[in-house]
Amino acid sequence: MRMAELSAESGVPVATVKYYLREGLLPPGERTSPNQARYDVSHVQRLKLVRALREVGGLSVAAVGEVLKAIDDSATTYNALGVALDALTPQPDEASEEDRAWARGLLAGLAEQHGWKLHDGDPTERNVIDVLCRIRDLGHDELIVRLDEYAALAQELAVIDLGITTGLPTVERIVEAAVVGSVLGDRLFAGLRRFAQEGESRRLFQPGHLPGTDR
Amino acid sequence: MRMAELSAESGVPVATVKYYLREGLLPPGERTSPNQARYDVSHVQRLKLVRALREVGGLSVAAVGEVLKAIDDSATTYNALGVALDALTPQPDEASEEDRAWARGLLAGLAEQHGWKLHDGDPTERNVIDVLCRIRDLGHDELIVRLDEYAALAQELAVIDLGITTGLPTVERIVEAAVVGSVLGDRLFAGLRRFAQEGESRRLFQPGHLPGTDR
DNA sequence: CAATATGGATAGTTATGCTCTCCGTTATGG
DNA sequence: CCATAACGGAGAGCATAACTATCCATATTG
Repeated sequence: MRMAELSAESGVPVATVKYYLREGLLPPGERTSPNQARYDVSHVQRLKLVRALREVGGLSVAAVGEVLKAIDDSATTYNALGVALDALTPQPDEASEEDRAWARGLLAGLAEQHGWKLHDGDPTERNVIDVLCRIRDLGHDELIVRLDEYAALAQELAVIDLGITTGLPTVERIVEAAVVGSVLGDRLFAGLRRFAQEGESRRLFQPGHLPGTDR
Repeated sequence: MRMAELSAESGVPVATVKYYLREGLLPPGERTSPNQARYDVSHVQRLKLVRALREVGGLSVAAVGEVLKAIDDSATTYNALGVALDALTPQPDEASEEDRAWARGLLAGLAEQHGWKLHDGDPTERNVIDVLCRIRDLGHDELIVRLDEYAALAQELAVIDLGITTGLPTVERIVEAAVVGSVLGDRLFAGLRRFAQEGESRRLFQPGHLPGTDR
């Protein structure tokens, strides 16, 4: 398979494929002569993954690069899954130390309850702490009151998530499934949540379904 | 309160506040003379919301504008909640009609099971369909097998979400809570999910907790 | 062997989200 | 009352990200 076919197969413009090659998001094809190369299905697959992470997951090209590196290293370095997940987590700027301490306390309670483990400086932890501070700063404490209910559901979800990965053949495949499950899975779940919210909203506020006024 | 204080209070640079004013993200202050204005706490609040939607929610300035418009209109137009949620949903480009039909079928099944209602062309629906197509195209059908389990949890989450909004005083406040709950709530929940995944992962793969190798 | 495609490098383009500079007006402290 | 600082508003400028387009010296192919 050469450039034109790779492009057609993946739906990515030739110029963009070249750009991704330059950025190291796509491994170079196998050279057949000093300045010609051949690509295969793994390149098509990789391109689709790149586009999915970018367009659905909203990751930057740089972040996609880190995630892919983690996936590729996973063949040798066990549990690159954590590295991959780290690259997914944005790093917003910090709230006041006081607020952060409050949020950290909340989180510690949840962690103990569910058997999670906190690591200081862990991007996931920083991220959750920051979101909690933001919500409080916005004056929407009513969300935080329900935090433990959210945590319980997150725990249930995670059990499903992990159930999915067991049963996959290779470590590489497990890590990729974890990444896809995290990035696209978050989007998917958020979408389902929105549907369910609409349904619940109708159930609560419009028992006599007035046509045309729903949603 | 004048510009400098508004900026200090909200943590947003003066130049940026002016920019948001120009873009209509922030209503103009009350004029005290032809070219002077006064701001109040509602402006501080609004600025914090804008920054939260942008930095945590990852919304573009334009999307934030639409969401805010919907919140403001909610005082008069009932159920602008749907409009607000629509503005949150990105619109990626389409998969093949064939794939979309398959995804739509899946979704219809879930909807019937949970009493959700589908509207053709609804952005939420389009979005979920697109994500399903992407996952399938990536060859990660193992995620889709668990779709109904995800849906069931999404339904439980939505019940909690809606429970939160009932009990709030004004319609405007309900809509804002719904927006914050959706945008920041998605992030929060995704973070909790990640924690839980790490915990489960440790539980499954490292029953004898080898120190230093976790995550 | 002529037309077309390829790989690789470099430069250009577009969109977004600010940030900077002016400038005439307005507050304000001495 | 006046010097000085701050303000509001408009426009230009800037940085980054993610492509996209152009060249051109080889390769491939009908």
